[in-house]
Amino acid sequence: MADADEWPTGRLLSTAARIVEQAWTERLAQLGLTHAGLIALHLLQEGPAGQTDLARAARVQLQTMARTLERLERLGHVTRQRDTVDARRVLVAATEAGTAAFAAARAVEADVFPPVEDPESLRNALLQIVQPRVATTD
Amino acid sequence: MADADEWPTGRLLSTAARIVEQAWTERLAQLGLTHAGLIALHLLQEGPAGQTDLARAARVQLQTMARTLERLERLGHVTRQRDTVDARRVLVAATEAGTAAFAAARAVEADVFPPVEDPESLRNALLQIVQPRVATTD
DNA sequence: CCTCATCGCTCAGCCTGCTGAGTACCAGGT
DNA sequence: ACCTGGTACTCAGCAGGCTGAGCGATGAGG
Repeated sequence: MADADEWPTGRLLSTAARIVEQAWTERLAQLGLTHAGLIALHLLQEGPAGQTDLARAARVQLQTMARTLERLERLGHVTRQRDTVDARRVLVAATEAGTAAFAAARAVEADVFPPVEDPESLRNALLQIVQPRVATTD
Repeated sequence: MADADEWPTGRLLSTAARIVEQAWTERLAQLGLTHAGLIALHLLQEGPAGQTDLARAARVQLQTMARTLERLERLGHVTRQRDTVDARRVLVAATEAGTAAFAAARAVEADVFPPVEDPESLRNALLQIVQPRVATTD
């Protein structure tokens, strides 16, 4: 039972995710980034956005995204300012430093993910888990 | 880019893991258990063990496992007591309540994992990510 | 028998998820 | 003009990952 191949698939999935995330974390730390911050920065490459939009796109709660953005702001990777036309919104934009950090991270993206036999079918299976949520969340 | 099928595989993996974990969390909360606690309880079905052993079997850090066990103890699912022959070790054992809770959780295990086309090939891919770690960690 | 490296564990602290509760703002209906 | 509902966000708090530092117990070597 202590052997991984006896584990239920859900546990296997979480563990695999942690392992991959961990590998990323080590690389990103050197760039002053985190796993979560990278996603936000990625989304911001298409232009400024509100926190709620970013949270929805990243599939996390608004509160989680807000905290991540707060960190990114503290580190100078993004700016956050109240929207002038709708004072409820906070407009988030990547700074030059943020964009540069993202580009650097992007460059090492490929060699972090461990090799698997059939990457396409793995992606496919994962999409079957993730996709349904998109429909019900919208 | 906001669409999941554009995402890098690593991000897909983390997101899928979170979704599945979340589904579990909802069910487990009703049994007074958590995702992490369930794993510990599972491992303890084979008898009492030290915290380091449990951590290694669950592929988490000792500190993480210790905190999880502390919670389980607080809730009455396990007991923790100093080993009499090696006073460094803490022997952890499942209580009756813990074993009962585990059995209840086990029963709903199957219907939580979302359906995918080819579960076996997904397991296989995940094992390719998880397994290498076992060899290098031992 | 004593010393010292190693082992098992605790404490402190950070980041990412989540929930629940509360605040400020916008917009629509009366 | 005024509620009223919904939207965007903040604050507080919990659980689970991780790292780094420190401490007592063990056990092997001199």
